[in-house]
Parts: sequence; C-alpha cells; structure tokens
Amino acid sequence: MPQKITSLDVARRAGVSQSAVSRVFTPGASASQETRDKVLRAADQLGYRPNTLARAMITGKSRIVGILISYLENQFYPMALEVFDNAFKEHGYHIMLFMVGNEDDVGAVVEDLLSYQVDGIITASVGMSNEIATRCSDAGIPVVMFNRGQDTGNHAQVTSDNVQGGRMVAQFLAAGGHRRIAHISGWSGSSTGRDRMQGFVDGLAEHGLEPCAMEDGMYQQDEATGIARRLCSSAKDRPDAFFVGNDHMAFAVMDALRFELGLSVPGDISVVGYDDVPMAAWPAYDLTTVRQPIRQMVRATVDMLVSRIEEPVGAEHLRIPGPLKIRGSARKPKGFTT
Amino acid sequence: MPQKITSLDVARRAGVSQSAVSRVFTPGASASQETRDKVLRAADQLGYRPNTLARAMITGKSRIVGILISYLENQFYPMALEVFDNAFKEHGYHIMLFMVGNEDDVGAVVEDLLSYQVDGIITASVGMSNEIATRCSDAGIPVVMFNRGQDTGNHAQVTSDNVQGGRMVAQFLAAGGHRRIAHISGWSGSSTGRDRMQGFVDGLAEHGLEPCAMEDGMYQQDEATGIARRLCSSAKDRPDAFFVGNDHMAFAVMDALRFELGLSVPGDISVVGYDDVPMAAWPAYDLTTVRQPIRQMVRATVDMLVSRIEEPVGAEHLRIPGPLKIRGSARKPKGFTT
DNA sequence: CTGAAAGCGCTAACAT
DNA sequence: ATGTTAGCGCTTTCAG
Repeated sequence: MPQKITSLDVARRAGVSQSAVSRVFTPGASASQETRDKVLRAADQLGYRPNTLARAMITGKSRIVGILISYLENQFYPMALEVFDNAFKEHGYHIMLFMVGNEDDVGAVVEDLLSYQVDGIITASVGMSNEIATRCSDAGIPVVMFNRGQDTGNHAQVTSDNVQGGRMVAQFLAAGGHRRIAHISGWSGSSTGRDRMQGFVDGLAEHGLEPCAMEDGMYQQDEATGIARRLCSSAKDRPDAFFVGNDHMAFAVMDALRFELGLSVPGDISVVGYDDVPMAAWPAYDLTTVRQPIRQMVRATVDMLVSRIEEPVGAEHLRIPGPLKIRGSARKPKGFTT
Repeated sequence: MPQKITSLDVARRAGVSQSAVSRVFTPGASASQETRDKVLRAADQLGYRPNTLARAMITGKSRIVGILISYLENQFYPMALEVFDNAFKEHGYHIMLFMVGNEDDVGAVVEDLLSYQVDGIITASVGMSNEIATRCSDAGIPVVMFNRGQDTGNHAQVTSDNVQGGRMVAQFLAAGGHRRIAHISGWSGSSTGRDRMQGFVDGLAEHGLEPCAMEDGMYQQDEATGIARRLCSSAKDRPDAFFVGNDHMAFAVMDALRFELGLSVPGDISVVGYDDVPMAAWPAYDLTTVRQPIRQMVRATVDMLVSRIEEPVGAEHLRIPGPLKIRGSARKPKGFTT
C-alpha cells in the first residue's frame, strides 16, 4: 500500500514550490513551459494525482452531481443513466447515484446530497422530486428535473413534448379506424402522465371521439395489466385500442392480452406505448410508440444543469419533440403520415 | 443562496468550542449530554450539516465507492445497481458511477477513481477489469470483482457457481431428450462465459453427449442472433436446443428463431438462458434459465468490499449457487428434478 | 469532558 | 512567472 503522494512531494522532487505544482495542475494557470515540464516529469515518476476532495474544499466545487432515480426496472432510466454519465464526463463532472424509493425518507437524501457538497442535482422519475428539488434549491444547489415536470414551474426541467406526443397517438389511432380507444395513463400525479393524457384526449376530440376508458396505470406493470384485464373482461364492449402511458407498461399489457386473454395484437386490439426504449423494437413486441429523444433530452438536461452551476439563472422548461415510431403493434391507417 | 454553515457557526451559537461540535457529530465521540443538547439545538436552528469532504480529508476515508459498469442494456446490471445502492447505503457509503466502455481509456478511469479518493471499487462486467483492478489494488484501494472472475486469482471476486449452472442446464437438456444441443456462449474472454461453457460440456459428457456447436456470442445480441441464424440455416441438421450464455442474448435468439425463422420455441427448438432477469418471467419469453441470486451476490460483494476497506485482507473468491428456473422455453423432461 | 492548536492537500491572493 | 502565506471545514492529539 503505497503512501499518498502529495503536491509537496512533487514540488520537492521537481525543485519548485508547492504552488507551482498546483498551478501546473490547475486549468486556468500560469506556468512557464520549463516549470511545467519539470513538474510533469516529477509527478509522473511519483505517480501523483491531485486530490479532488482537497481541491473541492477550497474552490467550493466538488464536481460531483447527484442523480436521483427511483427505479431502474423501466429500461428508459438505465439508458438515460448511460447517457448522463457520458455527457457529464465531457464537462468534467462525476455522478453520485441516489436510488430514492417513493416511500423513502426525503430528508435523509437531502442531507446526503448536501453533506457531499454536490454541485448540482438531476431528479429523474422521482415521485416526490418536488420536495427534494425545493429543499435543494433553497440550499443553493441547482436542480434540473429530467422527464418530470411540475406545474408550479419553479424548477428547471426537461421533458419531451408529451402533450404533442399524446395527440399524435390519438390521431394515429383515430385515422386507423379505431373507435373504442382506452387509455392506461402514466401516473396522474406526474406531469408526464397528465400531459400525455391531455394531448391524447384533445387529439381524439379533434376527430369527434373520446376515450372509452381512462385509468391510472401508475407506471406500474401490475397496475396496467390489472386494468387491461378488467377492460377486456366482456368481449363485446372491449376496447379496440390501448394507448398505454409508457412502454414498460405496454409490454405487460401486450403480454396480458396475448397470453392471458388469447387476443391478437394488433388483430383484435392495437397497442401503442410511449418512450421507444430499445425493447420496443424487439420482434416479440414490435411496439408502435412515441419516441422520447433520450440523447437530446439528456444532453439538454446536462447543459442546463452545468450552466446553472456556473451561474444561477431562472427556471426554464425545455420541451423536446419526438416522433411517433410506427411498428406492428397497432393497425396502420393507409397512407398515414405524422 | 444561503451561505454555508460551518461547525464554527454552530459552536458560537451553542457557546462551545468548535471541537465540541465536531465531537457531537463524530460517531465515536465523547461529549456530555448537556453539550450534546446545546450543539444539536444550535445545529438544527442553523441548518448545519457536516461537510463530508472536509471530514474525508482528515480521516482519509471518503465513504465513496466507485462502481464500474460497462453497459446497462442487459437488465442484470441495472438490477444489480439498485441492490448495490441499498446495500452500500446501509454501510454509510455512497456510489460514484463510472460507465466504462470496453474501448475506453483505462488510465483515465483509474485517474478519476484515485483523484476522488474512493475507498473501494466494484467492477461489474468490465472487459478490462483486470487491469483496472490491478492498478487500483497497487494504489492501495480494495477492489472486488462482481460477476466476473479472473484466472490468476489475485483479486477478490463474487460470482455465482457458473460451472455448476452450466452443468445443470446440460443435465436438464439431456434429460429432456435433446440430442443436438448448441451453445452460444458468453464472452470466452470472461471467466463467467468460460465457466458456464465448461460446466455445460462436462454435464453433457456425463450423458455421453457433446455439443453440436459452440460459438462465442460475446454477450452481444447481434452476435448471438447471427450465430443462431447460421446454425439453423439448414433444416435437417439444425440444433434441437440452444443453451445461451445469458438471458439478454437468449431473448434475441428466441426472437430470431420465432420471428425470422418461423420456428416454434420450444416446439422446434428449446432455449435456455442464464441470469433469470425479471424479463425472463414475462410471458412473451417465459424463459427457462439459471438464476443468478443477485441479491445474495450483491450483498456478499458489498460485505467483502467493506471488510477489505476496514482492514485489507487477501483475495477470496465466493461462488454462490443458484437454481435452474424451469419455465416454458425448453421442453421439460418428465419428473425432472435438479 | 472540553478547549486550544495543529494540520489533511490544495488553491488563491499577495508579494516579489 | 514564481514563492510565500493564508486558509477551506473538519478531526484529532494534547493539555488542562
């Protein structure tokens, strides 16, 4: 176990002052090429790395961002996490992960976040993100909410254009000749869930239609399958299409329809999801769904957070549109274009 | 933006010394109940939180562990990550995430790990984990490899019993009357891939059989489907069963078999996977697979790392057995028991 | 049990 | 451009 090498060790070996070493390793520094060379050589020989924590103490910037996620079972979030890591890496930040169950102690999480001096926070898919966001904002830490808005608009947020997405689904389904269209919504306590629903209802209305049923799937597979089962219990007034609030639930609904109820998708019932996670393209589901442009969304989120770390600015809400990705799980209108 | 509250602020307000405040917030401290009360009250009023980074500097312990993961698309890893977070939380550690692509610069990752003074490292599913592990070990940072061993056994590692798992699959398939059994293996550069293969080959041999084909699927879906396609190109000498190196690839193989080749699983071909990720239980796949006891594995990994952080000890390799989970993707022998 | 004092490793004025 | 000097906020001897 080699003892820790400090900048002082390097300084001595290079025959310069300790602050010279610091300057060489500090981005906006001023050091002659000669000093630079000596220091770098000595550092290399000794295997020196600057201690980020010590640097953080004095600069007041830890270059750590906290990412709060509530569950990783929905493939959308692991995918986002990968992109977050890459995007933050480019800005020189590292990610500290906080899994926050919806029943967890918000206070404890906030304590941890603060005590680690994170420079900023991303909340992704957290039920109580508002409370955490508010408390952290109050403590002076920038927060950006990813894929979850809030209505009283005090926080920065990035979402896709969920209203527009819902509307596209409605138009697609209506144009496909469906007439009994049900919606198993995302959690109605979330803006994403509500926006998709709203756009969907509006879109149907434009065709003189309204949903034959709307229920809250809570973004949970078992909730969604329960609803699907119930809605399909009587053969004659069963829906001819489901718009499901995200892909994760849509997969479960398709499975229930096909394997429990013996129905054909899309023969008997069309199913449309939301997100376009990689699995949606797998042949077993081949799910028609609204694409959330995850890369763009994550990039925008990171840019927004980083700029707010550098200089605090007001809240903003970015809405990034995504296309409807038409596959085989829903009957296609002839010559339909979005 | 409220200014930072330090222990000195608390001390002044409580009318005690700064070190008294420190003692109250340091686990193994000595402070009278009276001091304690005064300090706690003042801290509460001021909204004081100890600065973990400052503490880390002096104690030399950051209470941060680095987790290195190469990809999150295989559901096994997000699931593991969730459990890791919970388990480490119980020990008072927090996770810094490092996504390490197999082509990434190992050196840079090691730099980051070291500069953040992480107390320990978990490598999960990283191709070059050996090199990283070695370099970090050399720097005095404990490393535990999760779900990936290495042969020159110098590092601590936790895996499931992959040899035994492979053997169980062989016995199950042989007992099911399959005679042309192919193996699309996990990456043969990984111990998990090789061990499963080895156990499988041994298991078949016990029944006087040998695989009709063995190819390296690299843990990648497109590799695996390519192999499956090729192996099934001629109808008469096609395999009657596939043992696939993990569930992630197995799903892709099943899709290719069913939707590209128009074959029935398990009617024409049986498929068995490895991991038992949640999706394996979904009706669309209903995959027979070897369960990796992920919770136990993660717990063991965390315990091992934490104990090595507290006092460095030699390498050990823990192998946790998991059962064969029999579902519908493979023909069942009559009265088969594992 | 408690306060005073000495740093942990580093950056940021401040001089030179 | 470089060295000297203060600390960042905290834990830990060391006296008392």
